Amino acid sequence: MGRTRTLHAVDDDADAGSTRGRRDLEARERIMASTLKLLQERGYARLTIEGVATDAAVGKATVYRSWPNKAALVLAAVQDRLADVPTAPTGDTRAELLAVAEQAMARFYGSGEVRLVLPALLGEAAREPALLERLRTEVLEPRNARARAVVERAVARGDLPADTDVPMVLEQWAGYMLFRGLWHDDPLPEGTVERLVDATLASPPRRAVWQGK
Amino acid sequence: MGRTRTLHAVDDDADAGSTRGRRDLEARERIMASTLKLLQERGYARLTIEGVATDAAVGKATVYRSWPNKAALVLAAVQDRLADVPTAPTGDTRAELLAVAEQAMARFYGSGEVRLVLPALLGEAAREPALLERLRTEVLEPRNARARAVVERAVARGDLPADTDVPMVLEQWAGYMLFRGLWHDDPLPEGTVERLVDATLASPPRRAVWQGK
DNA sequence: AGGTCAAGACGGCCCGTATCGTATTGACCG
DNA sequence: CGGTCAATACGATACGGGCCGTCTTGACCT
Repeated sequence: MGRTRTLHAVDDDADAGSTRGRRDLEARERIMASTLKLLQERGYARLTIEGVATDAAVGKATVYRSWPNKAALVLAAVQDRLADVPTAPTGDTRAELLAVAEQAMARFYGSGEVRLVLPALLGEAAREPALLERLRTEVLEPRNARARAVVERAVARGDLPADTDVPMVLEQWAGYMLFRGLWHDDPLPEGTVERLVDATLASPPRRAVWQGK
Repeated sequence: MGRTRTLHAVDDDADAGSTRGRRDLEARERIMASTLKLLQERGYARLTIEGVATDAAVGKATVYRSWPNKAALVLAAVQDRLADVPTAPTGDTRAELLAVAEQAMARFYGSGEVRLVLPALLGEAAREPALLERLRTEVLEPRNARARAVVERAVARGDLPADTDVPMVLEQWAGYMLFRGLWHDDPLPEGTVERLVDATLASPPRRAVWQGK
């Protein structure tokens, strides 16, 4: 608040002369930051585009120019914060699986409280095919593909049965973390990741035999 | 639409004389029905109390008299539809576990599309302690307790290890079903319940040894 | 008469669009 | 090279409309 930036009053611009042609990028940064900030303060339901615009010292039209609605805006803001580091093949299957699961947990429970935002987005997406498609192809699927590669490596090594249902393994892990995060408000108990991975290693869900789908 | 019920215009009331003094009960029924109907048509985000009142041919004040906000209204409506049949002890552990998981799946994927509403409610509840409390104590916990009893029976019989983490088993099942239902829009593949149960029977998650919490 | 209800008026917040004046920019021109 | 100019993106703000949650009204019921 109090961000009384009269017009473009270039008061704090030590870099005004250096970074040229950037106007829109600066605005984008401020919008993303305000979105994440208000998302944390008020949650998805109470987040308002008008509020974001005001907080970012930006006209509403500037927000609507880049994102058609709240869901798209939040999607973009969240995506910026979801690091995804590929897991290198070290030869140690359990360590690799732990790294994958650990990273997923960090995404859900790390800064930004993604665990609270993602369900809201997914729920809304159920009635908005375009949003669902973007969520899948831009956010979930790339990360899922990298995780899948790790599990498939474990299968290839023989550390998991050949008929392991790889997508189901990941959906079980993610589903547990996400649901647990909604159901209880405390963080996951220590050792959770290990127990998920070890249970999978001991007996992963198998593909149904009579149906490849 | 077209529900032009002018005032109390008791036009189609063959039973007008019989059901007297039951005005409020009738209204409650109509409100619940309209809520579920509009929930299915428009989804949680686009559901409107004003819309429910109109559809139920009821004044807005009548809705607000019983439920303080949209979340509470939807909670009540959904709760009405979540049957919960206790699973009788038959001695056949696998059959009992299948029954529990099957019932959970029916709740999420059966009529009413609870799988799309529940995440929205849980997400909203994260910022509204009172709602979260009601959700837990009135909706989730009773059903969870009955399911827990079945799994604990299996442990007592020795069909599952003594250090089985019973709550985690159920959260894994529920988490998978719920998350899977958001992520994909097709129904769960056939045999899913069997695979979940069998994976658990083969190697359930164990309690952490160094921490009872 | 007193109580209950549907209808709907009310001020307020937010939506998504449109308009306005300004500042920056890159192309064109003298 | 330096100056001009049409485009463009911006912040601000007005606008009609929808829904919120509260409050008033008047018909109906007992």
